[in-house]
Amino acid sequence: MPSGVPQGTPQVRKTCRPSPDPEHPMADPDLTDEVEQTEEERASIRAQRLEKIAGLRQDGVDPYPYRFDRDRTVSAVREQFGDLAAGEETEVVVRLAGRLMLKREQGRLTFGQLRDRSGEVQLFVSAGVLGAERFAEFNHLDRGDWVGVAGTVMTTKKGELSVKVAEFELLSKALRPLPDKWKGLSDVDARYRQRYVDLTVNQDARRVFEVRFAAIEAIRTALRDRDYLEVETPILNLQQGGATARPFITHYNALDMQTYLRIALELPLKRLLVGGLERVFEIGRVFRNEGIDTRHNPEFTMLEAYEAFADYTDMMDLTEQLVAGAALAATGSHVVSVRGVDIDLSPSWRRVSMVELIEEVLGVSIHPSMPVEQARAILDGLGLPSKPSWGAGRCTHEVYDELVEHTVIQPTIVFDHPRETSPLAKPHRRDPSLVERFEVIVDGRELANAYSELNDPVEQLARFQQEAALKAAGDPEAGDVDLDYVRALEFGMPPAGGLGIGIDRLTMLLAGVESIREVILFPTLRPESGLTDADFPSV
RNA sequence: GCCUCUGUGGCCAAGUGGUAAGGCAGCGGACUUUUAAUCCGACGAGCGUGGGUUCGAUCCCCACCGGAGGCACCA
Repeated sequence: MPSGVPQGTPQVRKTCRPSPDPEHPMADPDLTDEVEQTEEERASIRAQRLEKIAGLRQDGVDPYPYRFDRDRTVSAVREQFGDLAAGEETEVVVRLAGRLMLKREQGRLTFGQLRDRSGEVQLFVSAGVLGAERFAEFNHLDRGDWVGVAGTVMTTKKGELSVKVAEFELLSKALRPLPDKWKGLSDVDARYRQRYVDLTVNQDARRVFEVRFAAIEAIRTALRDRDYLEVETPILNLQQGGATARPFITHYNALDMQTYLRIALELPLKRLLVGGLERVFEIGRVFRNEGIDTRHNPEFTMLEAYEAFADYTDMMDLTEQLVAGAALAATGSHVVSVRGVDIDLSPSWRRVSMVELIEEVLGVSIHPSMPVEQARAILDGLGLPSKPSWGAGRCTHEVYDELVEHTVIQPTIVFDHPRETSPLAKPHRRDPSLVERFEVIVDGRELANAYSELNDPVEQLARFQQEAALKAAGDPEAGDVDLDYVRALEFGMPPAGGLGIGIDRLTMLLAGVESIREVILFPTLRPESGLTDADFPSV
């Protein structure tokens, strides 16, 4: 037996099934099922691989060894030898490790594709080089196995850069086969649940996360270059606040207290401004107990940055620089293409006030300072429903949200929001019906949100109390009165600008994908049904 | 939460009210420059789960489970 595969396949499960009904021995459906099940199991790739592993162990080969001395990556080989002419052979020995993605056996010659995180290179495996026995052992490797190789760099007749394998070692045996080598894995459910497979076979999946990590790194570096301090604040909170959203509620046994997962980073970061840290940011996960769709995942990543002595105009400049820098780092360009439209993220972006933009797009004059009846009449005229509780500010925001925002494609800073709909921002220095706030709109969607930060403790307490009243009245999105935060403000918080950017949505924009799940490695899914111990028979 | 669509062997994918194409992978064989290698051969699923209708269902109906898109809500 050349491969040393043990003979005598066990009779799977046969003995542990209930006996057939003695009354109807020939008609027992269970028995039929069982025979077929057994045959399927015996024929399964997984069962064959388990036997292969047993055979390797019998031959003294560890299918899961401990380490391998790689001396370079595939991309390093490509950089060094990329211009080698067709048919060249070098004396340079390289040691590479990666996953065997493809194998083409051809008699006494086998071609493989080895992939590491940097790229793929062909393996040229010759019986003449390895000897018949080692050559046969190479051919017993399976697509999907991790292998280490040593060999010389060469090119084939057709110019394909290859490593002529002189030695190889199995580094980890794959029990399950990779998806179709050409069609890949396209079932979205499987792609998200088994992201490890998705990342293995779908180059585009890997690309999206390279974009994501490059964007985050660029933002982090840019903020540190501006003397920002990166901090970490609690995820587990005893109070709900910092945004209007429904939280996840959990329980902390040691204190026997209800706790919340954070819905924003804002309040602890601004405490740090009180403490004199002056420039702080956090890139962190926040959690909102809301639905899932193409733009929402219950846990997502926010950047929040706060800068003392700055106001929202400074944050406008900062936002432009951060986003443009992230785009350049992640894609090599300031221009991204979204559904065939080029979007230019290079500074400076258009800046327009909310009321001016409404006027421009709809030809309608509405302002938070106008009488409520007048504002409501405008909504009626536009066919928008309104609620009796809304003031003119809420009406203005509604018009903007429903009819204006989605028309803005190129990056635009929309500033001066109604005070009524912005409870956390500082009142506008010239117009009490407004606050100093802006949002960045790109491709019809909000990408960033920023304020001149409210630092008046008396005003802040009043707003908290309003929220708490709403919460008491049953609004699950309303927050608590954070008295410690008010106390902090009473010690004095310097004037400051604050900025929030949704990292997931930024990544979607830069990577050109339409679903937030594409930019989250393990998006929230319902539990997988039907996966049990029985799916992992030991044969 | 609601609406629409969807779920076929490890992966991709046809299909019909009459008892499951094909491809890839895997298995056996041939082949020392292939690139989704090629060629030959043998094998593998009763069609998400549970009911119902029917002489008979993968295909029709109901419920449930998973997924996608849309709506509502929000970043």
